[in-house]
Amino acid sequence: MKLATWNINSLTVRLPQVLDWLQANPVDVLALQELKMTNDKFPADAFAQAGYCAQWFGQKTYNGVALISRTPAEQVVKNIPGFDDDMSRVITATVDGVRVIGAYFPNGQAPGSDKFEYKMEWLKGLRAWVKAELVTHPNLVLMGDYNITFDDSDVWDPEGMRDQIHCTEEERYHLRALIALGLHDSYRLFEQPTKSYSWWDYRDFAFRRNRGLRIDHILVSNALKPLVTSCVIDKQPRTNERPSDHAPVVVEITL
DNA sequence: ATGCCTCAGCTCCTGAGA
Repeated sequence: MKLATWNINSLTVRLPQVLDWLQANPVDVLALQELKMTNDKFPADAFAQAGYCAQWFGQKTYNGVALISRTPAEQVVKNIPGFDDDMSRVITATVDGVRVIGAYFPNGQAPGSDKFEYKMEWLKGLRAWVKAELVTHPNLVLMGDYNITFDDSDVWDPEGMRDQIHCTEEERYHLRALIALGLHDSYRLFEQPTKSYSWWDYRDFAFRRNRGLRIDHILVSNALKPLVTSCVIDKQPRTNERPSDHAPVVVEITL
């Protein structure tokens, strides 16, 4: 089973690239973030023609998440039960016996800002949700755009970005708290190239200079950890014309 | 440079992203 996550920064703009990528990379589940479209605009027919089912949770202008899957997704839950939120950031479903949570974590803007406080509250809500889901679903994958780096190895300029957004101790505390629930960063289960990132700023030729951050993650539960056989970041779509600023991350699990 | 790109929208500027 292959699962992937990709922040596509507008599905309206990127749909052809997503379909091309799925054809070249026929994963079983693809979690998308930043659809930036209302529910009525979601191109379900295009995915169906490509042989994929879809569950989506859109929003006007911002956010929006979807789960694209070969087999139908079941027990679908949108956003975090018990956490009141007017943004569409989380979609959860069971696919082929695996509980899959696709999430678009808040950006946070800057430490001390209202948006940073919202990010902290959202992270607490997400942790409670994941903790509850793990009780009934030992086979669980939490993937998406986390907007948080684990440590300096995920940052192109650790000194310059110290305590900046995506790199603060408060954000990393919450990321470690997710890990402490019994989850594992599938990317670091394997030897990886140094300076591996999943996002590069559109400005200043950041991709060409490899000035990036690793902020898109696939966390797997204790039960799945021994079954993970690979995890890679696919930089190819970032070389497309009009690319997303994020690259897909792909994990393979032998169920 | 409180900017540089990119995208959406009450679109010819602004807010947000990260």
